[in-house]
Amino acid sequence: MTIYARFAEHLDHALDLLVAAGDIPADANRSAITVEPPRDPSHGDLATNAAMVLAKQAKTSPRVLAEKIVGELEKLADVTSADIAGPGFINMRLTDESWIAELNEIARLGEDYGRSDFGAGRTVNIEYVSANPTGPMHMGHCRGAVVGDALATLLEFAGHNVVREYYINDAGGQVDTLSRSAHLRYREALGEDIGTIPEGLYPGDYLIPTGKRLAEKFGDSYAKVGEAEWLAVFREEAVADMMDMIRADLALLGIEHDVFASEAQLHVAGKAELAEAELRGRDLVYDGILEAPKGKTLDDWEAVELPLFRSTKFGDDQDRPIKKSDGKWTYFGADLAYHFQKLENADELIDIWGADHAGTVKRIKAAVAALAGADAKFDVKLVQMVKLLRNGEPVKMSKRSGTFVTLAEVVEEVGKDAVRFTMLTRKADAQMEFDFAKVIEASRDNPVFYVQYAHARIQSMIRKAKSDGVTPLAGHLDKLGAEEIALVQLAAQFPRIVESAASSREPHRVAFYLNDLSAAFHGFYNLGNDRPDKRILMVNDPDTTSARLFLAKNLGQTIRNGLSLMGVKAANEM
RNA sequence: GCACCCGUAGCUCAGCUGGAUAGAGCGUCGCCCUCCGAAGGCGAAGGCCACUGGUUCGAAUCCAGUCGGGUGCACCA
Repeated sequence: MTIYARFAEHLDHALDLLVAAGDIPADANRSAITVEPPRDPSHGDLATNAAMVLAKQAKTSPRVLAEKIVGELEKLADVTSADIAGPGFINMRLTDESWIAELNEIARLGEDYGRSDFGAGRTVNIEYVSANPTGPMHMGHCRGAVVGDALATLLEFAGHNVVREYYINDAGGQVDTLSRSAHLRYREALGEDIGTIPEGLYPGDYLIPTGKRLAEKFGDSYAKVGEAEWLAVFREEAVADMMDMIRADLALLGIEHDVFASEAQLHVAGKAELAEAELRGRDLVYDGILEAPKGKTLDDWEAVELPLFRSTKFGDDQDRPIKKSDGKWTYFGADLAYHFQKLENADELIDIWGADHAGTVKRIKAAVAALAGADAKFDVKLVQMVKLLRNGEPVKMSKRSGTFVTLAEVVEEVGKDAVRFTMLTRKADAQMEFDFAKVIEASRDNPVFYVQYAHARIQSMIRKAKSDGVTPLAGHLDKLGAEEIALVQLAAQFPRIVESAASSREPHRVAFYLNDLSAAFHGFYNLGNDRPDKRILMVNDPDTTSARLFLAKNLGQTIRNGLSLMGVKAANEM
């Protein structure tokens, strides 16, 4: 149990005593009470707002109540002082021994330090990437992929049962286009001169191998026949190839999904019809006429009757069609059924979407609320655009000419770990810049380097000490001074960071924390530049060296645990 | 026109779900390299948290409105 959790219990116990004494009503709501490190360390080691939260319920003033709480807390052996400050905060200072106990706890837990049962085993389905199976992954997909994957790992570490899912959009018009593009490459592979790729088909070279493969598999049996003969066959073959390619791209980032759900399969199983029938029965789907889009002039607009979902009942601006005028399902119609299907096997859903899909969030939330009830746990996390820069200059990209930057190219140039870490150095709902030069720069202002450097430096020192016959041991931890205890206190926050990052679905908090922790370690290390008595490795004092190494080793462990949540490998040397 | 995201130091960004005197890096300025790893270190200056109201013990944080920037707005995916 971490020190914060332990003190939450101590506090709870103290409050129970006050309840028994009649100072606090027994049914007082304690949910807003926190035990956390004060922002300003000079205030103490731990602070609680309990008196302020409970004052009104106890019909007294915060300071009066605080004095009673302090009276109980002061009895604890770990507490050296408890004072009332400001509007009614209670600040506590703890003995060094209690922090040393925390350091030993980190060592004991090792790789599991920070892991919790916060999620209580709830199953969370997290859908991310879900790029259209029409070509390789490009940079536009990258951030969502990393954020989704890191969030999945984070939730797992925080005690959730996580399903990583990819939704394959293999049923819409764009996969017919893919099929036609593949057919053209197939004819090319059979020796035909196809000239330039016509407008409207995918021009990329990545379909050439698919064309060759299909030529080998089918010979010329589909070369001269009508589209109806081959469209479905080629679609399935080409989608399979594209998904292999996408899986390979994702593997470069260390990303692997548990479930690949196919939109086409969803339709085969009749899920969309089921959802429609259910919603029609409750008058949430009706046949109506869509309003013309506002703020835009469309030449070919005409009013058509379509089956519409009453998303306006759930806060959307407009009811949304679930089928097109040709009778096929819209993307939304399928997506609605898909989310309903996902909820069958999960307590909670999270979708990671690009910000360009922000406009469709309301309708899908409406659909989930309609099908699964308003209390269904469903969250859409939007990931904002990434601007690619090279030495401060925007990288020109054009999808049409096929000159977009692929994910594979970026990973090859800067490496998996730098890509992943950098993508997590900004909160997801803020736009970010990705400058090739900066993410590989070896300097203080590049957190990727700075954190790795801290870990490598720790490993290096342990190696050096070992060659001198000194190893990190817990035997002389009483040699640790105030600076070292401050590092323990920072490391002690890791479990809180994990929990808050998980519950707010913000994996970037781990990255910022690691940067802070690394800065604190580097700062401690640098103390030794001017003060030889503060060096970690002190030849004439093996006991102190051993104790400081033990601290350093466990800071390294904490950094490593944090990096592993981000899917980044900790470097042992630079 | 509408919806969503953003607005915090000169620049790039954090800010622990409402707490105490708002933080970091870069840049600027001043010191410091015979020293465990100087691809640096120490310190200083720098703020109307876009603006205006509201909610309460307490607001950068929540609510409403205004202004600025970004994204999206077809039966596409």
